[in-house]
Amino acid sequence: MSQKIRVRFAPSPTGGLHLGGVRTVLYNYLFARGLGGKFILRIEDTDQSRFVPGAEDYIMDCLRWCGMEPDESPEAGGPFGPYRQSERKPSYRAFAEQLVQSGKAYYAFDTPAELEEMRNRFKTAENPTPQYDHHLRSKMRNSLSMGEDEVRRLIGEGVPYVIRIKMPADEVVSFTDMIRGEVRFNTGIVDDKVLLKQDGMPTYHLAVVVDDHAMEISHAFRGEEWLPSAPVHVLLWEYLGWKNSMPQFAHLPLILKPDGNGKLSKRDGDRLGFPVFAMNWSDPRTGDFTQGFRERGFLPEAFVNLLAMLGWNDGTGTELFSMEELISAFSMDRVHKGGAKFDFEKAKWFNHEWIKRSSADRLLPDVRQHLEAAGITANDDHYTKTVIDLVKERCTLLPDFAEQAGFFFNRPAPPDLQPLAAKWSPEKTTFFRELGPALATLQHWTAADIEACFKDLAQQHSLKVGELQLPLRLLLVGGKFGPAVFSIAATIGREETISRIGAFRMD
RNA sequence: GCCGCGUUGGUCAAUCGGUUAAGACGCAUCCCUUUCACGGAUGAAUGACGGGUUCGAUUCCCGUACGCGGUACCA
Repeated sequence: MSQKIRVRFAPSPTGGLHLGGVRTVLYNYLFARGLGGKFILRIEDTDQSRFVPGAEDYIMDCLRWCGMEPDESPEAGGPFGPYRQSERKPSYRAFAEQLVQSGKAYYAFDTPAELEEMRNRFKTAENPTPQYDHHLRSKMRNSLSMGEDEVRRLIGEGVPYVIRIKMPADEVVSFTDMIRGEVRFNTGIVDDKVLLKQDGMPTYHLAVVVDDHAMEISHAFRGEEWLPSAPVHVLLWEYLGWKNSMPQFAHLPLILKPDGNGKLSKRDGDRLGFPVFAMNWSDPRTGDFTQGFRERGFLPEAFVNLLAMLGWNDGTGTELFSMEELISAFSMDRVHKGGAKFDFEKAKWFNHEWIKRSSADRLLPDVRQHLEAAGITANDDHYTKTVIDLVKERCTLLPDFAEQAGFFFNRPAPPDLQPLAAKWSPEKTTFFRELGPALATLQHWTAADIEACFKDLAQQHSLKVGELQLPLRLLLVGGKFGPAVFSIAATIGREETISRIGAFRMD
């Protein structure tokens, strides 16, 4: 057995990377990093009809954003290339032929139309979807049911064919899943999967095995939807003579939609108003646009954190983990068996926590970008960082900064003080007329001094400080929100403060 | 239909046979704060069902129900 830990994430470049995919990457990454292994990105582009331009770059960008750079990939290269299956095409055919020679696979000439005809012909109430299996293969056109000469003739004539695995009629295949323990299947109920397609490309089943072997993958993690075809893969490892280097498998639980049942899809996100992709994605063929967590205002730290907790925990109750902490705490045996419903409220909580615990330095570039997107210019980094520290605890998503901090950069529209009119008095009007001049004489422009000055003046007019704070806030902020008023005044500066107070008007 | 996997509050979940069945999100009430938050406190809310095994089952076994996944020349 190989001592080296080598894991891989093997997406097909057919579109955006969704939550489940990123979580699969993450578990691969954490496992590899925790054990000093290698994390490999391999592109499974064997279905030419589903190829989407840009998808591969998009996947790389997502990994980069999340902080999970592969050690080997199409982009970075590595000693086990190529890392795109389409570039390994010739070798698949050789292995498929080898299987035919050893009697573990066979040629099948059935056309798609014939397959459909077969499914219709054998369909019954008890068997609604007949499989191309040991029961039916003798009734089909393949090298098992036809004479050797005829097979040779058809191939000679260039009649298209596929190569199918010959599943044993009645054997038990079992393996130990790292999450589920021993899993067993009877080979008689699984169909003769196509290994090599008519176009010479392998199907996933052949390709994973050949590639995992070629790349010396030690552990294969993938979604639970692959479990039913695992016996085919196990058999392939055996038939190809590689049984003792077969990776350990772990089939990850699915991420389910928040309401109802079923796998989470991007449709659910659209329907319920939350992203399911890591980053924005627009399909170049259909023009379909899907929002990403990044653009919605999530920090990658939070995104990674929340994904990690969807199906795994360290057993202590801790929920906030940095990537480094995850790497040392993660273990495959604490991954859940059951699927988890995605909860966007909890996802937002993670982001809120990460915003609160991140420094203004860390937040600055992201915040500035979101401020600019809202038309707010923030040139002064020092000033912006002060503002960030003042408002970050009330921001759940990055765009909230625009709402929470806008008044630090742009003077708010003159506030409507009418709601205060009922409890107003001429003394209060006088107070606000005198406040500006009083502040102008302050020696030090600090929150504490501003507050002291404010209170002195209030006392001189025998007014309650509390009743004056809200109007001041309205003047400075333009609304009933934001950090402590005197801190705001201290931050926006003397001139600006006095100027905003000058807008006071109570008719 | 068949095969596989799963099932602890609304959601994420701890428990490796013995607990008043943790904790978190969300929700409700209260405190703090004459803003909004943060923070603190309290509360409501959970082992699908039926059989076993055991002195004792949420935990182990079997069955049922339910859910999901698969059943493609897609991954």
